[in-house]
Amino acid sequence: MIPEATVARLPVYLRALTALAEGGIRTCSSEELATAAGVNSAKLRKDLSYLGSYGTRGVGYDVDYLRYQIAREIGVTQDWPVVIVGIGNLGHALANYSGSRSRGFRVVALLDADPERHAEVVAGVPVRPFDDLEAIASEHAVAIGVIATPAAAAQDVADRMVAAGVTSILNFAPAVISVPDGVDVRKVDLSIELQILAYHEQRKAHEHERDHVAAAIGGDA
Amino acid sequence: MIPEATVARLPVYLRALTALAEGGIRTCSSEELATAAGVNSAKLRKDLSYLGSYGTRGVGYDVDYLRYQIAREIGVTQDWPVVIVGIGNLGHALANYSGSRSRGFRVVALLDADPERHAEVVAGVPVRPFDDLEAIASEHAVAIGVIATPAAAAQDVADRMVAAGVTSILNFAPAVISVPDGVDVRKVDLSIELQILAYHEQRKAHEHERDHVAAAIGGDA
DNA sequence: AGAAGTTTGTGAATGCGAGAACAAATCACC
DNA sequence: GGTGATTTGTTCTCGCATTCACAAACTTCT
Repeated sequence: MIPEATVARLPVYLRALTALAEGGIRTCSSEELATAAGVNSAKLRKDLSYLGSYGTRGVGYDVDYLRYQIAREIGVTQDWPVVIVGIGNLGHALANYSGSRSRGFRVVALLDADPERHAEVVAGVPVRPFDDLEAIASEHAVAIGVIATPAAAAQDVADRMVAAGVTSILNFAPAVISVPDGVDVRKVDLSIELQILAYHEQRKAHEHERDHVAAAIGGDA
Repeated sequence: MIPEATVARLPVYLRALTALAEGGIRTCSSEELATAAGVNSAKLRKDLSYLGSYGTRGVGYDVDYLRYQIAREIGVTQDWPVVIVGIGNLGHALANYSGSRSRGFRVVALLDADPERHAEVVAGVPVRPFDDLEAIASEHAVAIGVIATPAAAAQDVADRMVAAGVTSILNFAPAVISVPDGVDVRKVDLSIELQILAYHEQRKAHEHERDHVAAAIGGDA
Protein backbone atom coordinates (compact mmCIF):
# COMPACT_ATOMS: atom_id res chain seq x y z
CA MET A 1 0.00 0.00 0.00
CA ILE A 2 1.72 3.13 -1.28
CA PRO A 3 0.96 6.42 0.54
CA GLU A 4 -1.03 8.92 -1.47
CA ALA A 5 1.66 11.59 -1.19
CA THR A 6 4.13 9.19 -2.73
CA VAL A 7 1.78 8.22 -5.55
CA ALA A 8 1.50 11.90 -6.46
CA ARG A 9 5.28 12.16 -6.80
CA LEU A 10 5.92 8.98 -8.79
CA PRO A 11 4.96 10.64 -12.10
CA VAL A 12 7.44 13.42 -11.35
CA TYR A 13 10.21 10.88 -10.85
CA LEU A 14 9.15 9.12 -14.02
CA ARG A 15 9.48 12.30 -16.03
CA ALA A 16 12.83 13.14 -14.47
CA LEU A 17 14.11 9.66 -15.30
CA THR A 18 12.92 10.00 -18.88
CA ALA A 19 14.79 13.27 -19.17
CA LEU A 20 17.95 11.65 -17.81
CA ALA A 21 17.58 8.70 -20.18
CA GLU A 22 17.19 11.05 -23.14
CA GLY A 23 20.38 12.75 -21.99
CA GLY A 24 22.15 9.42 -22.31
CA ILE A 25 22.54 8.87 -18.57
CA ARG A 26 22.42 5.21 -17.54
CA THR A 27 22.82 5.45 -13.79
CA CYS A 28 21.98 8.06 -11.19
CA SER A 29 22.16 8.55 -7.46
CA SER A 30 19.18 9.45 -5.31
CA GLU A 31 20.73 12.88 -4.93
CA GLU A 32 20.86 13.51 -8.67
CA LEU A 33 17.37 12.21 -9.31
CA ALA A 34 16.00 14.17 -6.37
CA THR A 35 17.50 17.38 -7.75
CA ALA A 36 16.02 16.70 -11.18
CA ALA A 37 12.63 16.05 -9.63
CA GLY A 38 12.78 19.02 -7.29
CA VAL A 39 12.54 17.09 -4.02
CA ASN A 40 14.63 16.09 -1.03
CA SER A 41 16.80 13.01 -1.56
CA ALA A 42 15.66 11.37 1.69
CA LYS A 43 12.05 11.71 0.58
CA LEU A 44 12.89 10.28 -2.81
CA ARG A 45 14.57 7.23 -1.30
CA LYS A 46 11.68 6.61 1.05
CA ASP A 47 9.21 6.95 -1.80
CA LEU A 48 11.13 4.47 -3.93
CA SER A 49 11.46 2.07 -1.01
CA TYR A 50 7.66 1.57 -1.11
CA LEU A 51 8.05 0.04 -4.58
CA GLY A 52 10.85 -2.30 -3.59
CA SER A 53 14.64 -2.29 -3.51
CA TYR A 54 15.54 -1.26 -7.03
CA GLY A 55 18.78 0.54 -6.24
CA THR A 56 22.29 -0.66 -5.52
CA ARG A 57 24.08 0.65 -2.44
CA GLY A 58 27.26 2.43 -3.29
CA VAL A 59 26.15 2.83 -6.91
CA GLY A 60 22.68 4.29 -7.30
CA TYR A 61 19.79 3.45 -9.61
CA ASP A 62 19.79 2.08 -13.14
CA VAL A 63 17.81 4.71 -15.01
CA ASP A 64 16.00 2.45 -17.48
CA TYR A 65 15.24 -0.25 -14.94
CA LEU A 66 13.85 2.18 -12.38
CA ARG A 67 11.89 3.94 -15.08
CA TYR A 68 10.21 0.71 -16.06
CA GLN A 69 9.46 -0.23 -12.46
CA ILE A 70 7.80 3.11 -11.74
CA ALA A 71 5.85 3.05 -15.01
CA ARG A 72 4.61 -0.43 -14.16
CA GLU A 73 3.65 0.61 -10.63
CA ILE A 74 1.72 3.63 -11.91
CA GLY A 75 0.12 1.55 -14.62
CA VAL A 76 1.28 3.45 -17.70
CA THR A 77 2.95 0.50 -19.40
CA GLN A 78 -0.47 -0.14 -20.87
CA ASP A 79 -2.53 2.50 -22.71
CA TRP A 80 -5.58 3.90 -20.96
CA PRO A 81 -8.47 4.99 -23.15
CA VAL A 82 -9.65 8.51 -22.25
CA VAL A 83 -12.67 10.60 -23.22
CA ILE A 84 -12.60 14.39 -23.09
CA VAL A 85 -15.90 16.25 -22.75
CA GLY A 86 -16.09 19.93 -23.60
CA ILE A 87 -13.99 21.02 -26.57
CA GLY A 88 -13.54 24.72 -25.90
CA ASN A 89 -10.15 26.37 -25.64
CA LEU A 90 -9.16 24.16 -22.76
CA GLY A 91 -10.47 21.01 -24.39
CA HIS A 92 -8.38 21.79 -27.46
CA ALA A 93 -5.30 22.22 -25.34
CA LEU A 94 -5.91 18.96 -23.49
CA ALA A 95 -6.62 17.01 -26.66
CA ASN A 96 -3.41 18.18 -28.29
CA TYR A 97 -1.39 17.68 -25.16
CA SER A 98 -2.61 14.16 -24.42
CA GLY A 99 -2.50 13.25 -28.07
CA SER A 100 1.15 13.91 -28.64
CA ARG A 101 3.11 14.24 -25.46
CA SER A 102 2.19 11.66 -22.90
CA ARG A 103 2.53 7.94 -23.29
CA GLY A 104 0.15 5.76 -21.36
CA PHE A 105 -3.06 7.43 -22.52
CA ARG A 106 -5.06 7.36 -25.73
CA VAL A 107 -7.82 9.87 -26.46
CA VAL A 108 -10.58 7.72 -27.94
CA ALA A 109 -13.21 10.45 -28.16
CA LEU A 110 -13.82 14.17 -27.95
CA LEU A 111 -17.39 15.05 -27.02
CA ASP A 112 -19.27 18.32 -27.01
CA ALA A 113 -22.93 19.20 -26.61
CA ASP A 114 -22.69 22.02 -29.13
CA PRO A 115 -23.59 20.77 -32.68
CA GLU A 116 -21.49 23.62 -34.11
CA ARG A 117 -18.36 21.77 -33.08
CA HIS A 118 -19.26 18.38 -34.47
CA ALA A 119 -17.53 19.20 -37.74
CA GLU A 120 -14.15 19.79 -36.13
CA VAL A 121 -11.27 17.37 -35.94
CA VAL A 122 -8.78 18.03 -33.13
CA ALA A 123 -5.44 16.22 -32.95
CA GLY A 124 -6.74 13.68 -35.41
CA VAL A 125 -9.85 12.86 -33.39
CA PRO A 126 -13.29 14.01 -34.58
CA VAL A 127 -15.57 15.87 -32.16
CA ARG A 128 -18.78 13.93 -31.60
CA PRO A 129 -22.11 14.59 -29.85
CA PHE A 130 -22.10 14.25 -26.08
CA ASP A 131 -24.90 11.69 -26.35
CA ASP A 132 -22.46 9.25 -27.93
CA LEU A 133 -20.76 8.95 -24.52
CA GLU A 134 -22.36 5.68 -23.46
CA ALA A 135 -21.71 3.94 -26.77
CA ILE A 136 -18.08 5.03 -26.89
CA ALA A 137 -17.42 4.27 -23.25
CA SER A 138 -18.70 0.74 -23.49
CA GLU A 139 -17.06 0.11 -26.86
CA HIS A 140 -13.58 1.14 -25.67
CA ALA A 141 -13.99 0.19 -21.97
CA VAL A 142 -13.21 3.77 -20.99
CA ALA A 143 -12.36 4.14 -17.31
CA ILE A 144 -10.95 7.68 -17.30
CA GLY A 145 -12.89 10.81 -18.24
CA VAL A 146 -11.85 14.45 -18.46
CA ILE A 147 -14.35 17.27 -17.89
CA ALA A 148 -13.49 20.55 -19.60
CA THR A 149 -16.97 22.05 -19.75
CA PRO A 150 -18.36 25.19 -18.10
CA ALA A 151 -19.11 24.79 -14.40
CA ALA A 152 -22.85 24.55 -14.92
CA ALA A 153 -22.55 21.36 -16.97
CA ALA A 154 -19.94 19.60 -14.84
CA GLN A 155 -22.23 17.66 -12.51
CA ASP A 156 -24.41 16.39 -15.36
CA VAL A 157 -21.39 15.27 -17.32
CA ALA A 158 -19.97 13.54 -14.26
CA ASP A 159 -23.24 11.69 -13.63
CA ARG A 160 -23.43 10.50 -17.23
CA MET A 161 -19.79 9.43 -17.14
CA VAL A 162 -20.28 7.42 -13.98
CA ALA A 163 -23.40 5.80 -15.41
CA ALA A 164 -21.37 4.90 -18.50
CA GLY A 165 -18.78 3.09 -16.41
CA VAL A 166 -16.13 5.77 -15.90
CA THR A 167 -14.48 5.37 -12.49
CA SER A 168 -11.83 8.10 -12.60
CA ILE A 169 -12.55 11.73 -13.45
CA LEU A 170 -10.23 14.65 -14.02
CA ASN A 171 -12.27 17.80 -13.53
CA PHE A 172 -11.15 21.12 -15.00
CA ALA A 173 -14.52 22.80 -14.52
CA PRO A 174 -14.63 25.29 -11.65
CA ALA A 175 -17.28 23.34 -9.76
CA VAL A 176 -17.43 20.77 -6.99
CA ILE A 177 -18.84 17.54 -8.35
CA SER A 178 -20.13 14.68 -6.24
CA VAL A 179 -19.74 11.06 -7.28
CA PRO A 180 -20.47 7.67 -5.71
CA ASP A 181 -17.93 5.82 -3.61
CA GLY A 182 -15.37 3.99 -5.70
CA VAL A 183 -15.09 6.80 -8.23
CA ASP A 184 -11.95 8.94 -8.01
CA VAL A 185 -12.06 12.62 -8.82
CA ARG A 186 -9.14 14.97 -9.19
CA LYS A 187 -9.72 18.67 -9.66
CA VAL A 188 -7.57 21.20 -11.48
CA ASP A 189 -8.60 24.81 -11.10
CA LEU A 190 -6.71 27.75 -12.56
CA SER A 191 -8.61 30.33 -10.59
CA ILE A 192 -7.91 28.63 -7.28
CA GLU A 193 -4.20 28.36 -8.04
CA LEU A 194 -4.04 32.05 -8.85
CA GLN A 195 -5.84 32.94 -5.65
CA ILE A 196 -3.41 30.87 -3.58
CA LEU A 197 -0.56 32.77 -5.19
CA ALA A 198 -2.35 36.06 -4.53
CA TYR A 199 -2.62 35.22 -0.85
CA HIS A 200 1.11 34.66 -0.51
CA GLU A 201 1.81 37.69 -2.66
CA GLN A 202 -0.30 39.83 -0.38
CA ARG A 203 1.50 38.48 2.65
CA LYS A 204 4.83 39.37 1.09
CA ALA A 205 3.56 42.89 0.47
CA HIS A 206 2.45 43.28 4.08
CA GLU A 207 5.77 41.94 5.25
CA HIS A 208 7.46 44.66 3.24
CA GLU A 209 5.17 47.31 4.68
CA ARG A 210 6.04 46.24 8.19
CA ASP A 211 9.72 46.32 7.31
CA HIS A 212 9.36 49.85 6.02
CA VAL A 213 7.51 50.96 9.12
CA ALA A 214 10.08 49.27 11.32
CA ALA A 215 12.86 51.00 9.44
CA ALA A 216 11.07 54.34 9.67
CA ILE A 217 10.71 54.21 13.43
CA GLY A 218 14.19 52.82 13.79
CA GLY A 219 13.17 49.55 15.36
CA ASP A 220 15.99 47.08 15.59
CA ALA A 221 14.70 44.52 18.10
CA MET B 1 -0.51 32.57 10.33
CA ILE B 2 -2.97 30.51 8.33
CA PRO B 3 -2.01 26.87 7.58
CA GLU B 4 -1.22 26.14 3.96
CA ALA B 5 -3.93 23.50 3.71
CA THR B 6 -6.47 26.08 4.81
CA VAL B 7 -5.22 28.69 2.35
CA ALA B 8 -5.75 26.19 -0.46
CA ARG B 9 -9.39 25.76 0.54
CA LEU B 10 -10.32 29.39 1.05
CA PRO B 11 -10.85 29.98 -2.70
CA VAL B 12 -13.21 27.00 -2.74
CA TYR B 13 -15.25 28.51 0.05
CA LEU B 14 -15.22 31.84 -1.74
CA ARG B 15 -16.67 30.28 -4.88
CA ALA B 16 -19.29 28.36 -2.92
CA LEU B 17 -20.35 31.55 -1.15
CA THR B 18 -20.60 33.39 -4.45
CA ALA B 19 -22.84 30.63 -5.78
CA LEU B 20 -25.04 30.87 -2.69
CA ALA B 21 -25.22 34.66 -2.98
CA GLU B 22 -26.24 34.39 -6.62
CA GLY B 23 -28.98 32.00 -5.52
CA GLY B 24 -30.32 34.74 -3.26
CA ILE B 25 -29.24 33.07 -0.02
CA ARG B 26 -28.29 35.55 2.72
CA THR B 27 -27.30 33.21 5.53
CA CYS B 28 -25.90 29.71 5.74
CA SER B 29 -24.73 27.22 8.33
CA SER B 30 -21.30 25.62 8.31
CA GLU B 31 -23.02 22.40 7.31
CA GLU B 32 -24.60 23.95 4.20
CA LEU B 33 -21.45 25.76 3.14
CA ALA B 34 -19.35 22.66 3.75
CA THR B 35 -21.62 20.61 1.52
CA ALA B 36 -21.46 23.23 -1.22
CA ALA B 37 -17.68 23.28 -0.97
CA GLY B 38 -17.34 19.52 -0.79
CA VAL B 39 -15.66 19.35 2.62
CA ASN B 40 -16.35 18.27 6.17
CA SER B 41 -18.18 20.87 8.29
CA ALA B 42 -15.73 20.54 11.19
CA LYS B 43 -12.88 21.27 8.81
CA LEU B 44 -14.71 24.26 7.39
CA ARG B 45 -15.32 25.75 10.82
CA LYS B 46 -11.73 25.24 11.83
CA ASP B 47 -10.55 26.86 8.60
CA LEU B 48 -12.79 29.88 9.11
CA SER B 49 -11.70 30.21 12.73
CA TYR B 50 -8.22 31.09 11.52
CA LEU B 51 -9.63 34.22 9.91
CA GLY B 52 -11.56 35.31 12.98
CA SER B 53 -15.03 34.86 14.45
CA TYR B 54 -17.24 35.83 11.57
CA GLY B 55 -20.19 33.54 12.37
CA THR B 56 -23.00 33.73 14.89
CA ARG B 57 -23.67 30.75 17.13
CA GLY B 58 -27.12 29.36 16.71
CA VAL B 59 -27.47 31.19 13.38
CA GLY B 60 -24.61 30.59 10.98
CA TYR B 61 -22.72 32.88 8.64
CA ASP B 62 -23.86 35.98 6.75
CA VAL B 63 -23.05 35.06 3.17
CA ASP B 64 -22.00 38.50 1.90
CA TYR B 65 -20.04 39.40 5.00
CA LEU B 66 -18.11 36.14 5.06
CA ARG B 67 -17.51 36.39 1.36
CA TYR B 68 -15.93 39.78 1.76
CA GLN B 69 -13.80 38.66 4.69
CA ILE B 70 -12.43 35.68 2.78
CA ALA B 71 -11.81 37.77 -0.34
CA ARG B 72 -9.93 40.30 1.76
CA GLU B 73 -7.88 37.61 3.46
CA ILE B 74 -6.93 36.03 0.13
CA GLY B 75 -6.21 39.41 -1.34
CA VAL B 76 -8.63 39.43 -4.25
CA THR B 77 -10.45 42.62 -3.26
CA GLN B 78 -7.76 44.33 -5.28
CA ASP B 79 -6.85 43.43 -8.88
CA TRP B 80 -3.56 41.64 -9.46
CA PRO B 81 -1.84 42.29 -12.77
CA VAL B 82 -0.82 39.04 -14.48
CA VAL B 83 1.36 38.20 -17.48
CA ILE B 84 0.90 35.00 -19.45
CA VAL B 85 3.85 33.65 -21.43
CA GLY B 86 3.26 31.11 -24.19
CA ILE B 87 0.12 31.63 -26.20
CA GLY B 88 -0.51 28.17 -27.61
CA ASN B 89 -3.70 26.26 -27.05
CA LEU B 90 -3.31 26.37 -23.32
CA GLY B 91 -2.33 30.03 -23.27
CA HIS B 92 -5.48 30.85 -25.22
CA ALA B 93 -7.59 28.96 -22.74
CA LEU B 94 -5.96 30.69 -19.80
CA ALA B 95 -6.25 34.14 -21.34
CA ASN B 96 -9.93 33.71 -22.04
CA TYR B 97 -10.58 32.17 -18.66
CA SER B 98 -8.76 34.76 -16.62
CA GLY B 99 -10.08 37.54 -18.80
CA SER B 100 -13.74 36.90 -18.25
CA ARG B 101 -14.43 34.62 -15.33
CA SER B 102 -12.33 35.46 -12.35
CA ARG B 103 -12.36 38.68 -10.44
CA GLY B 104 -9.20 39.70 -8.67
CA PHE B 105 -6.88 39.30 -11.66
CA ARG B 106 -6.20 41.38 -14.75
CA VAL B 107 -4.23 40.03 -17.69
CA VAL B 108 -1.95 42.93 -18.62
CA ALA B 109 0.04 41.12 -21.27
CA LEU B 110 0.26 38.00 -23.40
CA LEU B 111 3.78 37.18 -24.50
CA ASP B 112 5.15 34.70 -27.01
CA ALA B 113 8.55 34.18 -28.55
CA ASP B 114 7.06 33.21 -31.91
CA PRO B 115 6.72 36.31 -34.19
CA GLU B 116 3.92 34.52 -36.05
CA ARG B 117 1.64 35.10 -33.11
CA HIS B 118 2.34 38.79 -32.59
CA ALA B 119 -0.53 39.73 -34.85
CA GLU B 120 -3.12 37.96 -32.72
CA VAL B 121 -5.43 39.51 -30.16
CA VAL B 122 -6.76 37.15 -27.52
CA ALA B 123 -9.55 38.12 -25.15
CA GLY B 124 -8.96 41.75 -26.05
CA VAL B 125 -5.26 41.66 -25.26
CA PRO B 126 -2.67 41.76 -28.07
CA VAL B 127 0.11 39.15 -28.13
CA ARG B 128 3.50 40.82 -27.82
CA PRO B 129 7.14 39.69 -28.10
CA PHE B 130 8.56 37.87 -25.11
CA ASP B 131 11.34 40.46 -24.92
CA ASP B 132 8.79 43.05 -23.83
CA LEU B 133 8.53 41.21 -20.51
CA GLU B 134 10.77 43.50 -18.49
CA ALA B 135 9.16 46.71 -19.76
CA ILE B 136 5.64 45.46 -19.12
CA ALA B 137 6.47 43.97 -15.72
CA SER B 138 7.96 47.17 -14.43
CA GLU B 139 5.29 49.37 -15.98
CA HIS B 140 2.41 47.45 -14.38
CA ALA B 141 4.26 46.23 -11.28
CA VAL B 142 3.47 42.65 -12.21
CA ALA B 143 4.02 40.20 -9.36
CA ILE B 144 2.30 37.12 -10.81
CA GLY B 145 3.36 35.30 -13.95
CA VAL B 146 1.90 32.30 -15.76
CA ILE B 147 4.09 29.94 -17.79
CA ALA B 148 2.27 28.10 -20.57
CA THR B 149 5.24 27.33 -22.81
CA PRO B 150 6.76 24.00 -23.81
CA ALA B 151 8.86 22.34 -21.10
CA ALA B 152 12.15 23.25 -22.74
CA ALA B 153 11.50 26.99 -22.40
CA ALA B 154 10.09 26.97 -18.87
CA GLN B 155 13.29 27.54 -16.90
CA ASP B 156 14.40 30.41 -19.13
CA VAL B 157 11.02 32.08 -18.86
CA ALA B 158 11.04 31.65 -15.10
CA ASP B 159 14.50 33.19 -14.81
CA ARG B 160 13.50 36.19 -16.91
CA MET B 161 10.30 36.61 -14.90
CA VAL B 162 12.15 36.57 -11.61
CA ALA B 163 14.69 39.06 -12.95
CA ALA B 164 11.80 41.29 -14.00
CA GLY B 165 10.38 41.30 -10.47
CA VAL B 166 7.82 38.52 -10.60
CA THR B 167 7.60 36.76 -7.24
CA SER B 168 4.78 34.26 -7.85
CA ILE B 169 4.70 31.83 -10.75
CA LEU B 170 2.02 29.46 -11.94
CA ASN B 171 3.72 26.84 -14.07
CA PHE B 172 1.74 24.79 -16.59
CA ALA B 173 4.81 23.52 -18.40
CA PRO B 174 5.68 19.90 -17.65
CA ALA B 175 9.04 20.77 -16.13
CA VAL B 176 10.51 21.38 -12.71
CA ILE B 177 11.69 24.96 -12.46
CA SER B 178 14.01 26.29 -9.78
CA VAL B 179 13.69 29.81 -8.42
CA PRO B 180 15.35 31.81 -5.64
CA ASP B 181 13.98 31.88 -2.11
CA GLY B 182 11.08 34.23 -1.72
CA VAL B 183 9.55 33.29 -5.06
CA ASP B 184 6.48 31.04 -4.93
CA VAL B 185 5.85 28.46 -7.61
CA ARG B 186 2.73 26.41 -8.10
CA LYS B 187 2.66 23.67 -10.70
CA VAL B 188 -0.29 22.36 -12.65
CA ASP B 189 0.36 19.30 -14.74
CA LEU B 190 -2.24 17.44 -16.76
CA SER B 191 -0.05 14.45 -17.39
CA ILE B 192 0.72 13.93 -13.72
CA GLU B 193 -2.95 14.13 -12.78
CA LEU B 194 -3.81 11.52 -15.37
CA GLN B 195 -1.07 9.24 -14.13
CA ILE B 196 -2.31 9.49 -10.55
CA LEU B 197 -5.75 8.48 -11.75
CA ALA B 198 -4.23 5.62 -13.75
CA TYR B 199 -2.53 4.30 -10.64
CA HIS B 200 -5.78 4.13 -8.71
CA GLU B 201 -7.56 2.74 -11.72
CA GLN B 202 -5.02 -0.04 -11.98
CA ARG B 203 -5.41 -0.81 -8.30
CA LYS B 204 -9.17 -1.07 -8.74
CA ALA B 205 -8.63 -3.48 -11.62
CA HIS B 206 -6.31 -5.67 -9.55
CA GLU B 207 -8.80 -5.58 -6.70
CA HIS B 208 -11.44 -6.92 -9.10
CA GLU B 209 -9.14 -9.64 -10.29
CA ARG B 210 -8.48 -10.77 -6.76
CA ASP B 211 -12.23 -10.76 -6.06
CA HIS B 212 -12.82 -12.95 -9.07
CA VAL B 213 -10.12 -15.37 -8.04
CA ALA B 214 -11.44 -15.44 -4.50
CA ALA B 215 -14.95 -16.13 -5.78
CA ALA B 216 -13.65 -18.85 -8.08
CA ILE B 217 -11.91 -20.75 -5.30
CA GLY B 218 -14.81 -20.10 -2.96
CA GLY B 219 -12.73 -18.27 -0.40
CA ASP B 220 -14.77 -16.50 2.27
CA ALA B 221 -12.21 -15.70 4.94
C1' DA C 1 42.39 -9.51 0.75
C1' DG C 2 41.48 -5.52 3.42
C1' DA C 3 40.44 -0.72 4.19
C1' DA C 4 38.34 3.50 2.80
C1' DG C 5 34.74 5.77 0.56
C1' DT C 6 29.81 5.87 -1.47
C1' DT C 7 25.14 5.30 -1.56
C1' DT C 8 20.90 2.91 -0.43
C1' DG C 9 17.14 1.55 2.66
C1' DT C 10 14.94 2.24 7.01
C1' DG C 11 14.03 3.15 12.06
C1' DA C 12 12.99 7.10 14.99
C1' DA C 13 11.57 11.74 15.94
C1' DT C 14 9.03 15.68 14.77
C1' DG C 15 5.44 18.44 12.83
C1' DC C 16 1.08 19.10 10.54
C1' DG C 17 -3.63 18.18 9.21
C1' DA C 18 -8.20 15.73 9.83
C1' DG C 19 -11.97 14.66 12.42
C1' DA C 20 -14.63 13.85 16.71
C1' DA C 21 -16.60 15.83 20.46
C1' DC C 22 -17.94 19.34 23.50
C1' DA C 23 -18.53 23.91 25.76
C1' DA C 24 -20.04 28.60 24.86
C1' DA C 25 -23.21 31.60 22.70
C1' DT C 26 -27.34 32.85 20.36
C1' DC C 27 -32.26 32.34 18.99
C1' DA C 28 -37.19 30.97 19.46
C1' DC C 29 -40.90 30.10 22.08
C1' DC C 30 -43.57 30.08 25.96
C1' DG D 1 -37.45 35.92 31.95
C1' DG D 2 -36.40 31.19 31.47
C1' DT D 3 -35.91 26.79 28.91
C1' DG D 4 -34.78 24.07 24.97
C1' DA D 5 -32.93 23.87 20.39
C1' DT D 6 -29.41 25.20 17.27
C1' DT D 7 -24.88 26.28 15.67
C1' DT D 8 -20.28 28.10 16.18
C1' DG D 9 -15.47 28.01 17.93
C1' DT D 10 -12.05 25.19 20.05
C1' DT D 11 -9.76 21.42 22.38
C1' DC D 12 -8.05 16.86 22.01
C1' DT D 13 -6.63 12.80 19.84
C1' DC D 14 -5.07 10.16 16.01
C1' DG D 15 -2.74 9.20 11.81
C1' DC D 16 0.11 10.57 8.06
C1' DA D 17 4.05 12.78 5.96
C1' DT D 18 8.60 14.72 6.24
C1' DT D 19 13.20 14.76 7.73
C1' DC D 20 17.22 13.18 10.16
C1' DA D 21 20.57 9.94 11.05
C1' DC D 22 22.71 5.64 10.66
C1' DA D 23 23.59 0.76 9.68
C1' DA D 24 24.02 -2.34 5.79
C1' DA D 25 25.85 -3.21 1.35
C1' DC D 26 28.54 -2.36 -2.54
C1' DT D 27 32.71 -0.44 -5.14
C1' DT D 28 37.37 0.87 -5.63
C1' DC D 29 42.01 1.31 -4.54
C1' DT D 30 46.11 -0.33 -2.50
